Amino acid sequence: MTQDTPRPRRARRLPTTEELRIWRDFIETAEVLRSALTARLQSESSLSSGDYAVLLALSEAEGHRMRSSELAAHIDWERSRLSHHLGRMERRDLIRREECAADSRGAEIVLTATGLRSFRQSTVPHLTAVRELFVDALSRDQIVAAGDLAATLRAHLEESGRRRGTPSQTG
Amino acid sequence: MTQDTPRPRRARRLPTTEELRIWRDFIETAEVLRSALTARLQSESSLSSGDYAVLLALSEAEGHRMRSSELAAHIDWERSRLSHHLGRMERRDLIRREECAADSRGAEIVLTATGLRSFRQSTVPHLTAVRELFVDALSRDQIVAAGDLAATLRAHLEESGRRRGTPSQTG
DNA sequence: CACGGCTGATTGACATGTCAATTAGTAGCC
DNA sequence: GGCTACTAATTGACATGTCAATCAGCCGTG
Repeated sequence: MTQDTPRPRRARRLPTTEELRIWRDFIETAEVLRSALTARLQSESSLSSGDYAVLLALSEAEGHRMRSSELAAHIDWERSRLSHHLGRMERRDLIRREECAADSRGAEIVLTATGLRSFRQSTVPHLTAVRELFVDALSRDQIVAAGDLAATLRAHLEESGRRRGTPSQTG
Repeated sequence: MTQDTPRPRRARRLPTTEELRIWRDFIETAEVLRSALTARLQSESSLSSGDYAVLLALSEAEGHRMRSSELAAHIDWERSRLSHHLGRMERRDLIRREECAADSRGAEIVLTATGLRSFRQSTVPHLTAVRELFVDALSRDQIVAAGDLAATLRAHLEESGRRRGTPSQTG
């Protein structure tokens, strides 16, 4: 480990053909998975995966309500994305916005009865879809490997993110 | 390897908490990766990954041109998606549409000089980003595991897609 | 208390995706 | 030729995302 091979001057290597193929397979497969899941959620409950994430968070929150910014942090969305999405969900009566007593700039997002019902109805189909599309496809070892990959990639991203541009943002 | 235990007849189990966590990590990590790559492509070359996929296919095609439907099949996009995207790319002078001699319903998509130049300029940054975000993060074994996962998931998806989506025989 | 800066949330403009409907041309068949 | 069915591609309506700008209310400081 101590033999310090001089790092190739500058120009570090580009991915090999195989690495590139694996990258593409990997990223495209994830997208196909996501869209398959989305399609099933949609057809079985008229909820998108965005809706699902929001409803899940709210259903677990105290009083089925949450400050908008907390919610954004919890599900790791940009605030404007959340704001747009909440607008659409409010139109469908899945959530409601209320003024926040503590800070009148703020908004509290409240799960409606309709929203709760939709969420409950979608839970089992959603989990079933995850099992069928992901869990059932893989061996135990592969599932562990998937978790390992995700963690490694995430750690690397955060690491290099810190080195490159955005030192603060972690959420 | 696969000892086939008889599968429990009905009500198959839902994912465990851990499986669910891994699923979320996996799918979210893929999304974060994709958006990080997109951001880098964008800032370094003003191309989106969609643009890149289209330009790559065209740059490898005979005469830098391709029938629209061939292109869609090649990069595995829905045709309407491609059509919309080509519209945006045409406005930016990256590609051009020409009438097709053989079949006048058809369109031939032609890479413009601007498009080729943009593509060439983005290649190295793009590959570098793939290396930095993906290849550098992982060990050799992990890369192999990623390829394996992708292939397994894809195969499973196609398999179950055949069972669900495509009515083979007995609708 | 007034001011300037920060924070919470929304908005507008636009890119990207999906689905269903439409337009236009090809081809088989009588 | 004329009818019908099929195919190529585009279009429109809308959902979803990002970025930058904006609006409004909080708060520390003089």
